[in-house]
Amino acid sequence: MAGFRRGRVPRQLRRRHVLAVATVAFIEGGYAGASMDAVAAEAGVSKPVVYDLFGSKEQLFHLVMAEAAEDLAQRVAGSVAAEPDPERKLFAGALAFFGWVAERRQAWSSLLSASAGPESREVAAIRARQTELVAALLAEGSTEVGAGSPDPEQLDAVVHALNGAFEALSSWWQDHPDRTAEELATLLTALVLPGLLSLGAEG
Amino acid sequence: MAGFRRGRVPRQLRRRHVLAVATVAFIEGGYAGASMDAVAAEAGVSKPVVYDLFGSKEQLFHLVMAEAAEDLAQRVAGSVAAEPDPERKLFAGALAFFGWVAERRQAWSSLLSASAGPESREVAAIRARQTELVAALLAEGSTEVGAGSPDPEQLDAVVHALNGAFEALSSWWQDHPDRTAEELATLLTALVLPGLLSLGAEG
DNA sequence: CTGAGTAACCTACTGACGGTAAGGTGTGCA
DNA sequence: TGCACACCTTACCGTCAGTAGGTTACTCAG
Repeated sequence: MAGFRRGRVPRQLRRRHVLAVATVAFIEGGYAGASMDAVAAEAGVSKPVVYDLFGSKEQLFHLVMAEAAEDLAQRVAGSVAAEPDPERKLFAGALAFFGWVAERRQAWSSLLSASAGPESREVAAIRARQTELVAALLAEGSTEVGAGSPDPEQLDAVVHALNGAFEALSSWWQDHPDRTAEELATLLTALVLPGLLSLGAEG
Repeated sequence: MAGFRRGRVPRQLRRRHVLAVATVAFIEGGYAGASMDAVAAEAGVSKPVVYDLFGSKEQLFHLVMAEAAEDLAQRVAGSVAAEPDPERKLFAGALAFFGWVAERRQAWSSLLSASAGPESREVAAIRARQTELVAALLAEGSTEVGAGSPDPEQLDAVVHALNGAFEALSSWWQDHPDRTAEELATLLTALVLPGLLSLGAEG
């Protein structure tokens, strides 16, 4: 993997390598716990190289987060699309979400629970990606249930609340690893599905 | 207020003063944004005094968070206790929560959304305080609805999910200040009440 | 082959941070 | 008076994000 850790290397190659190293560092230590010195050293490169490639710690973190967000969003979207009715969509989406988290427990806690300081903007971005997806699904589900398109701002609020519930439950999962993704998905579905249906039925 | 900013002062007085200064600093800049040098300077004291009084930045932050957590918990508990049936309790609790947040918008975003690095333990503590309260209310509500005491671990999970929804909605509120606390409380109640009732009915 | 231009890279620094060592100073009490 | 302790200070350490300025190796025209 690291045959090119020393000496001259094309920019794009170096970039990919450093990004991979940084991803591991952020996963292991979170934003604050990862140091640019350590990333540079681990990548076999001096610090200004990292700054030339990525600009700042924040931007580097943003790239890592964006990759993760895209991965998660695609996975959830795929699972949801495979189901016919809204109820099954919700459960399938929840299951896909918790499945993704299960494969990345450490990554999840280190990355997603990082909301302080300058990196909060980046976490907000991954959240926004997820929000966008859920909003589209909810709007679709709402029209299927029979109501017209709902108040978009209220929809936005509901989506944020849902995201918060998902994230919090994932966080809780860290301390209760005996539970399965199915259990969590079932629980969350039971908690919010009735409310979502009644909200959708009104407007 | 600050007549004793210089010179010899009894320990407890100095402690209260520095704590007040630190609270403002953390509210304005969050955990990472507040520096111990700045707190010491603002309090008219040298840095080792702050460390002698509070031990570390983390512990100082913990004190500030604990005060806020206690305040919030008491406010919510009071509002909930004043209502008779579970449905009204939930709405009253939600309203009290958002009312508290409304009075401290800046504090909320700076303090509660700080979950990265070493201070995450302290945020978890304030969250735990709130969790404990909600769990007690839910358990009580569940027995009132007719079911026996529910699975405690499942209850814990539900409470965490609820807390996450509350926090996320508060965060969303920062960007949509035109909404009222009543609207948010109504929305969140509508979203989770049906699910809570059906979950409680099963056990 | 040679020299210019440039992409890749380094050493060595700055300023700010959390935290600490070691010592000075006012006050109460024998 | 002098001892003891609580209070407070200056001056430092190691680590961090980020940068200034210079050096090396590849490329390509002549």
